[in-house]
Amino acid sequence: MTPVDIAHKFATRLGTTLDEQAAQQLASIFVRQEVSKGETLLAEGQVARNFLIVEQGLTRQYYYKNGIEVTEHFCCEWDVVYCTDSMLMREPTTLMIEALEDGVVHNVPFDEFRQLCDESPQIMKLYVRLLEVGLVESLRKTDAQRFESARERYETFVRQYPEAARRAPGKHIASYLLMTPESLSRVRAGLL
Amino acid sequence: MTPVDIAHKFATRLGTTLDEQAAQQLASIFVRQEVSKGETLLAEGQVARNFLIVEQGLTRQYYYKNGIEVTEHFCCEWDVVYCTDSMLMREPTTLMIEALEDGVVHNVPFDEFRQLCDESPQIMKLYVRLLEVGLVESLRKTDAQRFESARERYETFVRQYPEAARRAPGKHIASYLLMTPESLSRVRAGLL
DNA sequence: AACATGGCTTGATTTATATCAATTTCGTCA
DNA sequence: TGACGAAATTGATATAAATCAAGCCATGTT
Repeated sequence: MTPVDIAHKFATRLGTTLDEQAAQQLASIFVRQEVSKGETLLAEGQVARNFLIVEQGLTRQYYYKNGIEVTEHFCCEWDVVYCTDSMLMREPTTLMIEALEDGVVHNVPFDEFRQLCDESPQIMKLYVRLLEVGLVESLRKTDAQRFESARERYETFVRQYPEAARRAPGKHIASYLLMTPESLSRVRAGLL
Repeated sequence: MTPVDIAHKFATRLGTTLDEQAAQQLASIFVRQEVSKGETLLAEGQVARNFLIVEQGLTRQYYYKNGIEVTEHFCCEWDVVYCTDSMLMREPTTLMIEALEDGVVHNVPFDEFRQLCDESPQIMKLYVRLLEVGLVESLRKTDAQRFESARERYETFVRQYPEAARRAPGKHIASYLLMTPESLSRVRAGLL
């Protein structure tokens, strides 16, 4: 798959389109990266200078809360991975990115991307759409986690992210769903 | 306070600025509205066509989950109230807006606002900033509510929204903090 | 001024999920 | 292939907060 194809795919997923020129502009800043299982793509304390488009594989974002590892998000094929806090606020991140499978990602350097936004209204539209979708998703997720039991949270998760549910290790799913691995196990066994 | 002053205040709060022309453009679409305590500013099922800037007073946004009323957010002076889901997706809202005090708000019609974004790079920047801030805040809020006890959630709330903590009725604060009014009462009494 | 209504407090009990502890299963690499 | 360490399961117990229930206090109304 060529970088230009990836640019189009990226736009399409967000419900917008790019003409050839814009797609090429965008594609020109992609940095392809092969990643292997267990690899850290963004380490604690680094400032996030890119967001990522996943072509192949599965990633998770996680942080530490009182010394406990908490998974915040999974991304698989054609999802966009970004550390909002660090990237937008240019602060050292507390949210790490780790590859859970071998795969291929494309780094999009944020400063160059923002520059392209100023040059191309289509790319600006893409960025606004990325933020809008991120905001809506984030609010929906918060909402989902407010009033659901452990079992319901798991069921919602399986419905919404079937790939991650199949491919990610249970302990990460458990921490994503805010329950212990023991509870996840019982939910899966139908005991809860 | 003139509409133009309000436009400047709005920009300043978001960490950007507007020149006189942009401020006037923006101010020209504001619709001033006096609201009274208990008044519904956005009812269930309506499509949100504006966002609001609060000049005076206190509002809350809430929705129903399994028949129970849940407060999602409080806004007071110079906060911006918007129903992301409904406004961005143009869907009937499930998130209602209610005034908790008599006050004054300024409606910003979203379609006209988006039009101004296309005409004025400064206003577009303002919009991007609004989304960015909204996204960061939303993620921080989710995070805060993940690992804190009832007591900690209350303490965080008081620190972060002292005005709302003072001015809003306890039952709404309780539902905002995802606890029963009984628990809030015990937290305040230092029993939890 | 009496009364009603909704909101807050206080106490007793229940419940979902965490925690602790002991196995069992699985995945990875020698 | 076998063996080790990590992950998942299963059971017993503990705990934070919900629920249920009753009473109290303020506020506003006739």
